[in-house]
Amino acid sequence: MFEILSKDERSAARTGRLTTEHGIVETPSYVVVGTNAAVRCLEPGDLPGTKTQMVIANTYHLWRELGEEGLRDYPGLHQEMGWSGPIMTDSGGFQVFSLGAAREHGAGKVQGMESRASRAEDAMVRVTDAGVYFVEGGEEHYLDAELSMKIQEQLGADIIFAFDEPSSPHHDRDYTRLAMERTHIWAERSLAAKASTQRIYGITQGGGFEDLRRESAEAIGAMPFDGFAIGGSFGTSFGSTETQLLKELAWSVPFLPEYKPRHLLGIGRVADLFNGVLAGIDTFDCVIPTREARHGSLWTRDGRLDIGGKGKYAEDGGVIETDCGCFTCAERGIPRRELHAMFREKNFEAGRLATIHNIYFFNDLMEKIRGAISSGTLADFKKEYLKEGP
RNA sequence: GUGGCCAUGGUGUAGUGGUAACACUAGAGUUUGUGGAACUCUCAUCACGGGUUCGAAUCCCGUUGGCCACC
Repeated sequence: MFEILSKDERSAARTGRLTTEHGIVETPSYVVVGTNAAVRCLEPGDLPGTKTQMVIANTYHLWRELGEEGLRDYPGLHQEMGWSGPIMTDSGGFQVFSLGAAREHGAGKVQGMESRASRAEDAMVRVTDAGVYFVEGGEEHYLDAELSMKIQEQLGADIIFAFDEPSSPHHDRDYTRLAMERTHIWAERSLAAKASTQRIYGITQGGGFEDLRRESAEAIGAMPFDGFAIGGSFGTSFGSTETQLLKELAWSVPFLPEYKPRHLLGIGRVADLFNGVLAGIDTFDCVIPTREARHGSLWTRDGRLDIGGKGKYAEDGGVIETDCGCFTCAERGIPRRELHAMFREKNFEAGRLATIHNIYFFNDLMEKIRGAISSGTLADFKKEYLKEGP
């Protein structure tokens, strides 16, 4: 299923080939997020041409949206999305955090979470050793490892994830251990419950604690998963730090089997991708390219441009990025001023054109990183790209 | 010419004695296993000159500019 093609001599970086029933993924690779079985803003047929290799959808959100009946008759993600390439589904574990601890800590502990907390005050999460109760609008919905497996089979992705409990950066050591141990048990239950031939990744936890990270990587790494994912890392979000992410990778990845694929859940900004690859990560998924695109932020070689928001772009006749090969830049040649005006008019086409560009940008960056690893120039490429000093 | 009304940030407005508020605009930020969003910060010697008062965008006088009515 996974073959390592080349290794960087000076780091844990490697290029590889991940083979799925719906095609091959050259790694390291970015996985585009399509939570509700669609990449937001895109139309069917937009994805090919963005250098996208794999898409990830979400078990929790689709479960809530489709219901039991909708899932029973579900034709499968590939058909629903109009995407014939590889697909992953997240297990719903992250929603234990995003609808639970993230909001509770948002009451005052986690910086920048106020708006999130106030947005969904009616949602609550109660975690037990058996599973998780999600309360929404007065109704209670129970999800556990066995049900997550069943739903993920009905959704039909090529790669599925074990059900886990991510801990918050603000959980103390005792709770982080508790969540980690629960995650390990749920991992075994996920493996036991899976009845399909889908590939399944286990998820490691351990929060910000070195010994727990290692313990989790060793425990999950010893289980017969097809691949592994690092969970519960947050970059600079949720009150965490980039340094923390680097540490957590260093405390986890070396203790996973070398010959199996490794996924970093929920991360990637540009610097994170370089750091993750150097630490031995093969695939990443993140909402940044798509979310920021529909909010008017466009990624280029020179960083993020707020084309939808800043008035100076009203007069800018250039394309988003001069030598970009994406549909928006190369084929349509949309000037920045036109895209700016479309965002101002709240024209949804702006979100589509921006999303296409951003996805292409991140996929193209990963392609360049693969090339740098193969040619043994990753460190130099990173230095040059991030404009780091010697 | 006479009388009345008005003058507050880039724009439009609020504020009728206690050291300026709101919206848009502009600038700077926030976004990491989705939120087609939401926020944060910055930008005004209150037309000008006097006066009253402990204290004036606010009250009084004058100047300038604008609007309306009348001759």
